[in-house]
Amino acid sequence: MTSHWLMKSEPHVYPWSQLVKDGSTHWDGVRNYQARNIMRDQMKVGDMVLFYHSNCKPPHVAGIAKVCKEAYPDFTAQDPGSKYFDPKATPENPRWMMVDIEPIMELNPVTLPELRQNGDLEGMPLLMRGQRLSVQPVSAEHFAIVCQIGGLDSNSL
DNA sequence: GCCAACGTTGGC
DNA sequence: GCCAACGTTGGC
Repeated sequence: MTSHWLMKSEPHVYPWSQLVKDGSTHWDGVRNYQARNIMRDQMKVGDMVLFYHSNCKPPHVAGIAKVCKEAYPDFTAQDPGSKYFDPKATPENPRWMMVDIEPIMELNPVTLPELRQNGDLEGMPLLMRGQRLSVQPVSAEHFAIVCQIGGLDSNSL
């Protein structure tokens, strides 16, 4: 059984269009234990991902991606030249993990106000007060609704 | 640019 | 192990 997730990216850092260009990407730079644990323990190849653009106007879901590689050490944590460098990360204890994702389908942007306005999305973690996790779970039902708003029948995926 | 919410750090 | 100080996220 595949699971569904939402991953946040700031479009000026790594936009959906770049993921399409790259064909796939390693999701480096997550430095939050809860988000790391989700990637490390729960995300499986084939899981579906809502690719969310945060910190822009308006914030929105930009497309559908898929997990194409399961968790492995985030090497940027061990690279002193990286802005994600963490001196506590070592080869023996890499501390931070990442997964790879690949783009599946672009959506008509589904904005945050649209999401908030849809009563069937009540309880979606993204919409909860104070929610900041950059990797978070999405129910199959909510995933399907977001796809539908974005003009995609998720059954066709 | 403001600030609420939340996570992390480090002194004790 | 408590908690104050600080840093970050991210919507507005």
